[in-house]
Amino acid sequence: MIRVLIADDHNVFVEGIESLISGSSEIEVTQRCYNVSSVVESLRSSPIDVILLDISFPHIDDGLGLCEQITRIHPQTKVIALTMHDDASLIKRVVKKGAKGYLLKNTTKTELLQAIRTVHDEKQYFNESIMQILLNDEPRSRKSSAGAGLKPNLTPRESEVLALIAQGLTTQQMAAQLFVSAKAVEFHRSSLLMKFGVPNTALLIKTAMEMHCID
Amino acid sequence: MIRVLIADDHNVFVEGIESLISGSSEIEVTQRCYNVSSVVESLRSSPIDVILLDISFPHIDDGLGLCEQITRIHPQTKVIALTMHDDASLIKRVVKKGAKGYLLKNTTKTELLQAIRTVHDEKQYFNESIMQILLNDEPRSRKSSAGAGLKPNLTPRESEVLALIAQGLTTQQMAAQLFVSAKAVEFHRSSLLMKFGVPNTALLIKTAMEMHCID
DNA sequence: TTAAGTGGTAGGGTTTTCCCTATATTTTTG
DNA sequence: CAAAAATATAGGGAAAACCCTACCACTTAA
Repeated sequence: MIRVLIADDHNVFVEGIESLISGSSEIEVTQRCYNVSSVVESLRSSPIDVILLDISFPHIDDGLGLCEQITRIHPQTKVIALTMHDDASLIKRVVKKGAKGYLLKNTTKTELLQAIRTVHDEKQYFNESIMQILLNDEPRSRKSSAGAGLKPNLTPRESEVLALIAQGLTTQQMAAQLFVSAKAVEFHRSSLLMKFGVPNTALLIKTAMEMHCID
Repeated sequence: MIRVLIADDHNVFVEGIESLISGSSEIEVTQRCYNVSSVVESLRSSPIDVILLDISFPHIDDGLGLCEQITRIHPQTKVIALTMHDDASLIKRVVKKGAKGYLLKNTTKTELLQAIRTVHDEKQYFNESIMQILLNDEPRSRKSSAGAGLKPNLTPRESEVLALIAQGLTTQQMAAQLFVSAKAVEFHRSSLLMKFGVPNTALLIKTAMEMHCID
């Protein structure tokens, strides 16, 4: 029997996971923790094979710290990160802290059980969507924001101007570099702001970076 | 029966792979190619399910180009990259070109057969060592030349202003939100520009994102 | 206790961004 | 061919960003 601890401050989520697991004959939930300190206590009192750890518990850094602590003090206890964050850098950070698996909260029952079995078998578990995130190294879905997150089609000129803005150049400098007038550059910047749907250059840069149009 | 094509300019390696596969009852090597052009011809003449493609064939770019060509013209044919290069960026590039799997040349027979079955089943195949390479791949390599640095120490106010700038707020809006004057906000922005060593807000956002001070 | 250091708040003034409107050439598309 | 889009230019004006300087509150140290 694989003994599982669920650590999440969202009560309803803990219950949901537990009911999913309850159907399994080889896995049982023996502990539930709703705050960081109780996890440490639980591990002292009774042995646990696998921990399903909400990485934002309640904040990212708490979850990471807890993960590191667990894997250092109880190396035989395997940690699976369970979170809604689909960010490649976070996955890497979590694994560096000792997690053996990483699941998104929209995972399936099958995957969840498979992940528990896999890490209990001393192996790492990452499903295909996590794989994709690592390969693309960019955030995937912006939580069902309909259409509003797609990178706009940029003209060649707009792409050039965007790249130059990202290098910190002023309008004058860009104009000199592209051999066009400053007003032309301003027009292209305006087009970029409109296409990206942002009010100023600062957000333009941030949005473009998130969409990997620059960098 | 899964029909496999082996593309590699190292003769002895092709033979070795073929003899490994020959023991399988469900996989057979139907084609062998020792140069790029013969791969394209072979695909035209007879259908192939899986290609084991040496990515340095004979050079990296040839392999990548061929991979892209194959997956575009013959989307039903799955490409597994087979190489000795254990570089994360190469793995990502190969996958972007359409490869469904990536194997190092020191892989085992079991893994090789498993990989062929997996990609033939419309899934991607990456073993644990490839996984490790991707996970250890450091986020965002900075190519910044001079003393680019570590994230500066920010005062609480500066951190607040930085976060608000990253949200696209104007000076007025930030002032209202922080209950201070616009001039105060402007000063903090100036401090941020100085501490990050950048000339304007656009580069401030870019730099801060790269240093993970925001986002 | 005076002096130096740090963080927060501003004023004045210059440059840049941003928006609106217009015009014209070239390329793309229907 | 005609319509649409991309590119380039431009004036005027409001807003924002940016730079330099100065003052105040608080802490630390000579």
